[in-house]
Amino acid sequence: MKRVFLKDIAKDLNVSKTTVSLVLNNKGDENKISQDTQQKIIAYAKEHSYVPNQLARGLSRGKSETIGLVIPNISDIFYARIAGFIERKAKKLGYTVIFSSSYEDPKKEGELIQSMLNRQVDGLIIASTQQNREEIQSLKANDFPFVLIDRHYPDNETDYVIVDNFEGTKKATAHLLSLGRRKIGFVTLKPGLEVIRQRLLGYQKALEIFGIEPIDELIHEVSRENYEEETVNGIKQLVQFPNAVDALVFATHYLTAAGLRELKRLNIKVPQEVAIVSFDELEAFDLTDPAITAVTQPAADIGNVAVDILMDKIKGDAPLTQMGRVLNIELAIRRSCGSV
Amino acid sequence: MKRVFLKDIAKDLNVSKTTVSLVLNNKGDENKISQDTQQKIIAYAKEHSYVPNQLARGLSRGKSETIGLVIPNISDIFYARIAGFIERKAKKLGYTVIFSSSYEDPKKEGELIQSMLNRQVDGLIIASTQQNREEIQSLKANDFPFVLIDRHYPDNETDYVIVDNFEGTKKATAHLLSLGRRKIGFVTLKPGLEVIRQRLLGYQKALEIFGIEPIDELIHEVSRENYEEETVNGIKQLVQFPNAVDALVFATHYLTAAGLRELKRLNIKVPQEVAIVSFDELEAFDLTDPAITAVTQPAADIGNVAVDILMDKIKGDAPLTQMGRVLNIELAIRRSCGSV
DNA sequence: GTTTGTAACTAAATCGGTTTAGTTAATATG
DNA sequence: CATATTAACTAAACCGATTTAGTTACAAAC
Repeated sequence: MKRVFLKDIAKDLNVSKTTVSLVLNNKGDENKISQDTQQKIIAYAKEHSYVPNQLARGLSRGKSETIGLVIPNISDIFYARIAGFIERKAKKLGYTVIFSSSYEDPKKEGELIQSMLNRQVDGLIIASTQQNREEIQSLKANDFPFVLIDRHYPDNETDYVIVDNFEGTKKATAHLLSLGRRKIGFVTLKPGLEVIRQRLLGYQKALEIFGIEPIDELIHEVSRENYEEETVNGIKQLVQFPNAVDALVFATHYLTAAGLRELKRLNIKVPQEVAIVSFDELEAFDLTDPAITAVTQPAADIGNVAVDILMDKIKGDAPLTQMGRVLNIELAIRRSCGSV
Repeated sequence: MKRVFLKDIAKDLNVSKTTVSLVLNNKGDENKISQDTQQKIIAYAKEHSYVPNQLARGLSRGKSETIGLVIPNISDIFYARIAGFIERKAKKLGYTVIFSSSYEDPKKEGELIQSMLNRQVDGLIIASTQQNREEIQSLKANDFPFVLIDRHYPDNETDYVIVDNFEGTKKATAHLLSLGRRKIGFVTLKPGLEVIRQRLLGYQKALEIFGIEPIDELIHEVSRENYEEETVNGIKQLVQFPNAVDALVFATHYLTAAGLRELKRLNIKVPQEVAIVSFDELEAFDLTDPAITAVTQPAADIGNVAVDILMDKIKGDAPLTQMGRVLNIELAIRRSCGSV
């Protein structure tokens, strides 16, 4: 079962490599290769199950039919789900996906992007650390096809597909407020990501709408590296504070899990004593005790729309304007907010 | 910021492409390139941030510094976690990972493997549908480096890294039995995967050890495509059966989630009326009501060991014998089995 | 009977590297 | 002084495709 190459086919059939290449790329007709010859070549190729070497093809065509996916962490179920949708759609269009996780390290992200460019990816989908403005800017300056997902650079004009983070926490917080909660804490990540800022702003906006005076101490920020311990400490403080919270909004799923874990350990009744709401969710959040009310993100849409836009860019028939898509989020209301 | 190529460096420094290539590949000394020249080249390369085109390099070297990962589904948290570890380790060793999900379709899996070979991956890590014996056999016959993970072909001699599925359910079931449960149901997938068969055997073995007569009706098999509905129906039957179950073992995490959902809907008390144990878990299984006792899989080890073995194979210094690694699983005991 | 047109091909350059097999000039050896 | 050795490089082939710019042979047009 020896592998056959273009050369072999050409030699065996007494035609040139050019002819074989043209025929196998469906350019036989437009190049007036006789039906006879075409049949011969196609039959031979099928019989010997010829498949072109993608590296050679990529090198000579200057493209690779590959798209690069740069995300913070493939093991995060949120990105894993998006990756799944991206992969499926890309595959359908004949593209392979190579992926890399940046683990929120801007330097690493930059290297990953470079490394993907060296591999001649035809386009990139990036959930950026939001600290690589220059890298992104340079992609844009070079007219390289890319789409940002989940996180974008608000003041850079690029294509992006994000969700409405502001609305998400605003809606979640407002829901708690409308149920009568008044001391609402916010457990979030240390600033740095625009998405996180938006979630904070949404939380604050809801308070404002309800005429609640914001209290700085009710906002607890943890570092990503040590979030479990810091969330535990945060919860301990928030429930003890002179005016202890009667509700908590968590800025992302793993903070929610860590927070709920601690609330249980402290024997604090959720939602009776403290109601909670999560931005984004884990797969079993409908099974937890209590089931957790969560802002749900449309992973399928994020992935599919991103690929759509990217393909437009790659094919070159994208509109000249940059496209920003802000997808709606929804609030899945469950028991943890105390309304059901 | 124009990209520079070997050619450019050579021209600008008045040396040959060969010299540049040798120096930048750290073969300057062994090829007696003068320190002077080496410095010049390295400096120039750094200044113009030269990076080799990986396609060209791959084409000419016959390898691509890429490994292919074929898994059932990247959106499944179990595989997503493994993928994360594989990626991290591979990256550390200078390899990029391309991945594809087979969605348990053997034909698709075959195509994915072929497509990866065309992309000249240096090696493959495959969590197979276990219905591609020939494909795998042919990889082996061609001495192509690959490692099977999670699922292997028991009677093919290949390298693999799996967990002890049999022990997993045996241990889980035995735990329920030791707590006095006697009517233990098993909710699993329709046969096809060896791992699933092993889990069934483990369940049956535990019954046998405890001298319990197995009852066929207590084993409920669902199809992957329609597992939610079929699990719901299964649960309904199992709790009604002339001798209703007092415990359930679930063969995989999503069946557990679906099952627990239905048990709650039916207002069946877990673990009082029905205790449950899960093979594999979701991230919030310690937060569910009740927290779910689960057989936990060592995703990190699976990923790391697989990459280790694969690298040995790729580098060619692997032992001639095939290496099978069966990793231990552990039982995380939580409230759903009624022991705590 | 020369020119034009066209059908059916092909030689050779190219993509950007790696690598083999030398070459050249200077130095060491007998 | 002829020969061998070595340091320091390089020309050119090669990897396996794609693609540009032809070529050849024959028929049609003027």
